[in-house]
Amino acid sequence: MNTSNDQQDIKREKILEASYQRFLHYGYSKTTMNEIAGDLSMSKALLYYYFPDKSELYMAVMRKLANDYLKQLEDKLGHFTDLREAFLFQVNTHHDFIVSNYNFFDFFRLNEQNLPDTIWETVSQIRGAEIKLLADAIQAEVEKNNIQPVANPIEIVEVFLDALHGIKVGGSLPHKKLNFPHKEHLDEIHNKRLLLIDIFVKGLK
Amino acid sequence: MNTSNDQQDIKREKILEASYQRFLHYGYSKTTMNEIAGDLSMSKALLYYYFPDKSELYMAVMRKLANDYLKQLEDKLGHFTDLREAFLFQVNTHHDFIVSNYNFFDFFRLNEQNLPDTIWETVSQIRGAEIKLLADAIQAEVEKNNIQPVANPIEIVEVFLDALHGIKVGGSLPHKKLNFPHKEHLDEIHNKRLLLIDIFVKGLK
DNA sequence: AATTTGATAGTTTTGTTAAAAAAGTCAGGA
DNA sequence: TCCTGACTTTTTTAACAAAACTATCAAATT
Repeated sequence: MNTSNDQQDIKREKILEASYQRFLHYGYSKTTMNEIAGDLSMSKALLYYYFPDKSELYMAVMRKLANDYLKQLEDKLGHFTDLREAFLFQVNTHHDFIVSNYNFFDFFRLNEQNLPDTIWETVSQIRGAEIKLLADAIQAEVEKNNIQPVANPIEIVEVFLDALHGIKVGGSLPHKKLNFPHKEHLDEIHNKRLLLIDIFVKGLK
Repeated sequence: MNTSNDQQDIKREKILEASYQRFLHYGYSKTTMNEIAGDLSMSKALLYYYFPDKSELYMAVMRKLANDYLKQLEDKLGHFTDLREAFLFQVNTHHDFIVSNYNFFDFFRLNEQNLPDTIWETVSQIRGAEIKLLADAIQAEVEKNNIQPVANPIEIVEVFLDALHGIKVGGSLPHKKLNFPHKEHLDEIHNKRLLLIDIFVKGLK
């Protein structure tokens, strides 16, 4: 209907795409608004016409990525044949999500406290979707009498997700830098998580 | 035999005790050698007569604490009636260890990279003892045919310990500061870990 | 000879300031 | 309504001096 809005949305998308590339390669703090504007051959002021500030721009990109991830989870919700399949799907999808956007999240390594508080809404949203997916799967198995009844599926899933995040590399020689994992370690961590799934799912039977 | 050495050891112990109190209350970086010397009514130079530098002094205190903890684990090694008891003992003992020395470890929160590398030897030693305790318990249960055989008990224990460390607070509202837990959260975390034990041990049956 | 200290040297942390870089604003043009 | 150049404000960086602290050592004490 509103051509003007369509045009706006297209340009907004272009900005998001260019910003994503910059953030993915250089991270938040090493990306300047001038560079993004330069990539698009537009003035920096125009960026501020479409987005209130740098943080909100970053957040908008982040929300787009999150929505893709959320969609993957929602599409599968309730379509699992057993518990193990559900847990495997969650862990694999999450792994792919992190691997393909690894550098985009590099601000997590530093103490970048200057990011907007609204980022935690998105993080919560993602965690909520993950919890829902797995808690539903547990509930379904309980109703099918495949596993014994549990008092609080959500509590169990929260412990499981926390446990997943605890999996690190370097068993015998703990690393000094205990910040989030290096890219080359992601596969090793992924494999350990698969082992955790084996035991955990069996423990719910 | 050597009275001189006995006297040295006594004084060394006194220094360790005074240092422990300071480190426990104020942490590594907020404790000065002058203050420790003042507490003992001795000159700062004398501290350097007994310990080569501040890092080594801190490490000596740390080793003393670690030895107490290791002793608790070793005393119980191989004296468990079932797997659950072993895992519970490990988690409870660890919890008590952290709670009673909480402020001593506060340098972990900051990026205190200026601590001696030898600290990681002690950390490794502790982790090694934890792994041994639990892996032995698993092995014993396997031999008693209480649980099914496992290919690699150590690998399983490592995943378990990592999972334990991943347990955090604030399921719905993730905290900005994702550093190590606040003192008031330790009990909540402890309870979640007990839940993890329930499921994990059952998964090994 | 072993133990202890005051004085002092060397290093790290902290605070200050100026310059540079980047974020963010705005009056006005198309 | 969309867009820009010029401008203001805020943040980062670098340089440097002052303060605090670590570490050393010759000399004194036991």
